[in-house]
Amino acid sequence: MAALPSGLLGSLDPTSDRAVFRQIADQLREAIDRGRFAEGAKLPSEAELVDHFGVSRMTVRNALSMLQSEGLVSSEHGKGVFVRPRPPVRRLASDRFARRHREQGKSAFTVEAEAAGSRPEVDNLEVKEERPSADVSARLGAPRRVLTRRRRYLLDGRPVEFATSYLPLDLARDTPIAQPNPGPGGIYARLEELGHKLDRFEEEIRARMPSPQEIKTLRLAAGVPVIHLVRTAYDTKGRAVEVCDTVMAADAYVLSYQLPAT
Amino acid sequence: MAALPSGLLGSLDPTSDRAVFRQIADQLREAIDRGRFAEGAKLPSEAELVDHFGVSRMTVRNALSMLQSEGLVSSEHGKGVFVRPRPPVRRLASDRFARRHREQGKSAFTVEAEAAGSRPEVDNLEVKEERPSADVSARLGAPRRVLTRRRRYLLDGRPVEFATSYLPLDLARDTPIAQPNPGPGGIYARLEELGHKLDRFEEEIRARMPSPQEIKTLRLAAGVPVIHLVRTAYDTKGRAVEVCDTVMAADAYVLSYQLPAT
DNA sequence: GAGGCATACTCGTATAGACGAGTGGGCAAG
DNA sequence: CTTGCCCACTCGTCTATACGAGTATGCCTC
Repeated sequence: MAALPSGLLGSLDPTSDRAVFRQIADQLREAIDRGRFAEGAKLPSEAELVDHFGVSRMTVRNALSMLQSEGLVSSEHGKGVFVRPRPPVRRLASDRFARRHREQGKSAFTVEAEAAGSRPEVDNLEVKEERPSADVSARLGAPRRVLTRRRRYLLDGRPVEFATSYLPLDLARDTPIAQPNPGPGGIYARLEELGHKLDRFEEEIRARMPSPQEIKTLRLAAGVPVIHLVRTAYDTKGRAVEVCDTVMAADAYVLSYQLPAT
Repeated sequence: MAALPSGLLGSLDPTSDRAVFRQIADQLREAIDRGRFAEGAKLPSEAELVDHFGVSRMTVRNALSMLQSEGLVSSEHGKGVFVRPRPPVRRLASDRFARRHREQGKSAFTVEAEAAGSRPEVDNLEVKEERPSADVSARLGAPRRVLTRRRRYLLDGRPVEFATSYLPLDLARDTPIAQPNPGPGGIYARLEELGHKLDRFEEEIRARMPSPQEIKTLRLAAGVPVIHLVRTAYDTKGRAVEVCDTVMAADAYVLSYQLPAT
């Protein structure tokens, strides 16, 4: 067991009333913040920290699990504990649904990802007819049944977003919208062709910790929240024609909105 | 030690390869989701769970800490572990800075909170002149110095938001903006009086886990992320006249935006 | 040289025990 | 009746130990 490089970490203050595991977490956090451990770098192993601080392993693990739930580090079984690298972020601009972005054959996600130099993928595509949940039903004006389109988006093999669109069935049945691939410009282009000229979108944004299911689907590390975005699309008659429910890995996104000062 | 009410929780599957503490967490999570433990209700004590499942206390604590970092429960020293109640949410609409909301004497926060039946407070007000951080400097067009206005917002005694405004010093010095209370309509009204007619806002939204400092300032429970919002205000000449950096308790907010379909 | 195995290192899971500290209720003394 | 103390119950912190399971490396065999 190699000793820790001296100077990297200090020692404990036994007179402090701050719990030992908190002191250890503090020191590691500060070392990371100061760049003494770079992004992706491996922290000292649990055994090394046990030796260095002269505490039991559970105390060290307690400190590490604290940093983990802060999203600062992540552990890999058999390898070690690593400073969590900040993944490239995807910037969502508020004009991303503007008609001018809807011309080309590819989906908005694909075009934008390729422009940013990433390899986009869409997966788990699923189109079904269902009874709407209470929330979706209220937003869509209480249709009896809805068409749901689920899909997962990945960048360079990493899942970043999981989305479900809901459309009133009377509007979408037997149209290209009910096809797995709705064609160039996506379902918004198809909606307009069907006479539902889009007028405005409303987006609601929440942030929270992911459910176990979401952790699996988005392969989230500990300490990564999700952004939950619900978008409702209205046509010019004021009818809600689509609700899109999206759960995004929060470490992969920045949302950007332009607001007029009116 | 009273036995657990039977039927509330099941037993473990020793043949499963799912870790025991995960099975315990699963059962508790499901019981909470099904409403067997209501919001604010007390879970069985650690000792009761130890007896019920026949495991050691650390295993039970491991399960509970999992639920805690999911934001499902929170523990109170000396009292027990409780299902975390969902606090009332504050809805931020995208027209909240519209001029028509700027007429009255009170701040937007105060008016809106009272309308929602909450008791608003603003605290830790601090006005200073500083050198801008690299990020703020870039957004404001590299001013040498900035006026910073910090404040914390509370609803019914609970901190929900911590905000810092940055304004170019040449623009704000010796104006009402540099006063603790800038007067009716807030600093946006004052900016317009000074000839900086506001044209548009840009908002950038991220979500992440809070730093230890933010946990203290916002008195956040474990498993509650923060929403980090950075707003830049531009006047009609295209100049950035204010950057407002806001950190919000994610469990207290829903952001809502209206987007034209253009 | 290629493949496979042993081994040492990593973190993951679990046990058993000890003491500290915050909370609340009951009981006893005034 | 009120005050104050004690005690039981709660979670918080920490130690010591054990074994399992994933990973990487180097050596040995073929």
